[in-house]
Amino acid sequence: MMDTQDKFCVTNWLYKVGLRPTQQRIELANLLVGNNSHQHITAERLFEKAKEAKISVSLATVYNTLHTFSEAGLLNKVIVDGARCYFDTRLDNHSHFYWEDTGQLTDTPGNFLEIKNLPEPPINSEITSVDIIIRLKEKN
Amino acid sequence: MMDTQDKFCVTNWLYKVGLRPTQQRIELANLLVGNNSHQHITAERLFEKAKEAKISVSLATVYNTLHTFSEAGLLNKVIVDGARCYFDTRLDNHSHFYWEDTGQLTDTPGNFLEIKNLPEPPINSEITSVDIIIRLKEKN
DNA sequence: GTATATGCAAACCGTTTGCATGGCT
DNA sequence: AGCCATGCAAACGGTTTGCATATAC
Repeated sequence: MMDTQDKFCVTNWLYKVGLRPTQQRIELANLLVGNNSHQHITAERLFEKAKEAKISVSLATVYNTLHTFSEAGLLNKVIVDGARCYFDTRLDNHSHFYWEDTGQLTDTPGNFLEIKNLPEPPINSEITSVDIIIRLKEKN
Repeated sequence: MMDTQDKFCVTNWLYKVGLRPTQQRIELANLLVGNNSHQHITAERLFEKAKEAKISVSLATVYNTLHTFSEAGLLNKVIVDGARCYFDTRLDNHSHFYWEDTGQLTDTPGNFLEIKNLPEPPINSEITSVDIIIRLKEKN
């Protein structure tokens, strides 16, 4: 029953942006936003979680789905590391801590960081995003 | 003669951080900082430039050298794109424009961008850098 | 002489792609 | 019925690695 509610919820979440609510999308969406908490996840990690949850989905579809979702504006892509690529379920503008030792990405606490004197975009260009990454390392 | 001066200069630049001034390092260093102007360059691009300049160096050494230089504090590594990795010859804290259409990385004009209310680093961690990337796309 | 840098080619790894199959409307 | 999503496996591309050779001190 809770399950049905969840599925209904993400189905709408998909419909709103014109995406077909296929089985894989619904189940991945539930893993991503089903519990109403925010997360920063990589494709590989989501694939693992899907396997743990006995969801039948291929790695290619996980990649496809994450990109489709982020192009549709349901997720934000965050690039902090040359290797991996993170997807953020929080959509508002906010900055991140990147833990270089563990590879974890978290939101910065509070939301009061602000930028003064943001430069104007050069002519014939527009700003798509302003990404702020605060890189952390363990203090010894 | 100008050439000798340049080589002497980068030799010192290397010595100061305890790096052996080998032929490849000297020549790559000249390509990087020899002309006193700042640049944002990828390993592949530097390798191309080296070939153009008839410098005998392997791609592996270009990668090695760029990492060695950045670990020694002679260059800054900038991550903006999941694929490539950029190295910045400017060492002070500054923000970047990233042109998504062309893959170019440039400094933002002026230097008056400032951050208010930077969050405190969590306990047992310290900030290694605060990276600000302003992503741009062409306006149609 | 010894430690370190270099070159080469092969391995690596996250990601993407092509194409045949399956599912949604 | 038709379009779109999925799965598989192979390709991709920037980067890294292992090891033999060459170079700096």
